[in-house]
Amino acid sequence: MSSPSPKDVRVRIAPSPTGTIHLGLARTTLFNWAYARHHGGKLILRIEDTDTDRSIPESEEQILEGLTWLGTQWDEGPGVGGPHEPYHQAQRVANHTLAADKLLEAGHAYRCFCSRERLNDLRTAMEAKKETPRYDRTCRDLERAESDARAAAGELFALRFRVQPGETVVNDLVRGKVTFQNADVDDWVMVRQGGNPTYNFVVVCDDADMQISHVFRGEEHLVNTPKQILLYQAMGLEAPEFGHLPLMLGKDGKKLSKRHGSVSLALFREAGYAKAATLNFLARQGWSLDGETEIFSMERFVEAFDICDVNKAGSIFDYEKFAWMSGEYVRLESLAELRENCTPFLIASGLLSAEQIAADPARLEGALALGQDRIRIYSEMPEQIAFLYSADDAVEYEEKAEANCRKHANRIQILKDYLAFLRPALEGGASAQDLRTAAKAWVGEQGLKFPQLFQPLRCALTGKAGGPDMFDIIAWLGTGSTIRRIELGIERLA
RNA sequence: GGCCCCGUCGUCUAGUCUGGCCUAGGACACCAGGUUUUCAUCCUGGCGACUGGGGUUCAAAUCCCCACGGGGUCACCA
Repeated sequence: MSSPSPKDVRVRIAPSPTGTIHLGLARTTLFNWAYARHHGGKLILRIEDTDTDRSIPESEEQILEGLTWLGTQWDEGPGVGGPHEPYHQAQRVANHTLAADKLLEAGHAYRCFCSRERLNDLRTAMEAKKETPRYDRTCRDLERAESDARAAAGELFALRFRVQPGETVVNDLVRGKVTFQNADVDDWVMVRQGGNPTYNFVVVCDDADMQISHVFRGEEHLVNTPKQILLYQAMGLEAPEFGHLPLMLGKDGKKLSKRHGSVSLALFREAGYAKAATLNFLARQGWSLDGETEIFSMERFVEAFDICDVNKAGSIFDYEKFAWMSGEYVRLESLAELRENCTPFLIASGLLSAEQIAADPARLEGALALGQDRIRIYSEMPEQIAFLYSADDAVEYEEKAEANCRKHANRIQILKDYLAFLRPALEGGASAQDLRTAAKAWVGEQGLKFPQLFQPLRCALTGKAGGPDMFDIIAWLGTGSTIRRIELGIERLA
């Protein structure tokens, strides 16, 4: 179990509104959320919109909607408010400016009058010499009076952090002690020319203001951490605890990104992965319950989750296993749940209209029951049950199904004979089980093998080579459709 | 290239902190059987890993060192 923190647990997620929810953000959110819930703490959502050029207006809306769908409800942030408003970074610039002034005053920051052009040249030159590009600290030792005068004269400047010699240790809850030499830390820009603060600066200001106790984020941020710790120290504040989550990787072992295909949470929703499976699978990225149990609820996850148990190594995202897990959850659903989850896909596919579904939900559930074991994601349901809803005279015969029938020379006679045998039973209201038993007995009496009857029968009724139990299908289709389809089969398979 | 992180089956992982119970367990995928009228589900079995090398120790996947491999990051992006 985690050592209980002396202060209240307050974790946060800080997405920038530059797109939709990436799988990485979803996992980071889930872990933060679980940690907060486990410790009775709070999850704060803060929108990192300092880069006005890259921010996309609809993006925030999509992020909020996506997180709401996931069910990782935040306790403070956009939509719910909280004691540390505003929760948009861009609206907190007054605080940032104040903090920047203090840092400048105290000598922890200095004005840099270097032009973008000079900086670019510098970087190119250093790269050419195969050195790590970094600021050469030209303005670091400018006299304060000169600096003030040039600023007063209207000269443009950025504000840089003055990194002092020494070393900085990150006590990472996932990775243990990580030590950085301050000599390797650049005098990074805190405030851009023009007054816009940068990420590394505002993230510290805001985390401090919002009394964030633990920062759990992707490993790509590990190298930023010394900068941030140094800043906390300069501001005379205690830094939060850090925990850097292992990266989620693509097939090639590199950080999951757009070029790997589906990395947007929305895409998986649209494809119809079960939500509970999505949560469950995300929880298994870099964490496991006990090494045995794959399927577990969020309640169990929250109960068992501890940041110390998170893996250090990155994990390749296994789409195949994700689909398997979705199937596991699909099979666990009640028919009412399945109907609700499949409805959008049935409508989108054009198989059924909302009106048709509303008119007879029980009938639909009967159809869904036939498909439940055969799909992994909801979007597969329409094609799975389409044959049930097709017009009797428009059942599409798959090539393989028809070929199976044509192997049996006497298929037509068998179908005719069986129809004659079936008709009275059907009209007498026999159950699926009765029909099944009777059919098997009939096949024996006729001296036939099962495929001789069942392959032509399946083709006539469904047009497919495989599928649900024949007699469940007959029961669902009803007497009229069943007879009609067999009659048509007798013609079409001749 | 500098700095930092990581390294158990093809993949996700248990085991590593607290060395022995590990001839390394589970899951996905794959293969083979079983069940079924068929497909799927389900059940059984199989395949399959401690990156390498040195130490320390009675004993190392577990501790130490080195090598190798992979990744992250080096912006007035976040």
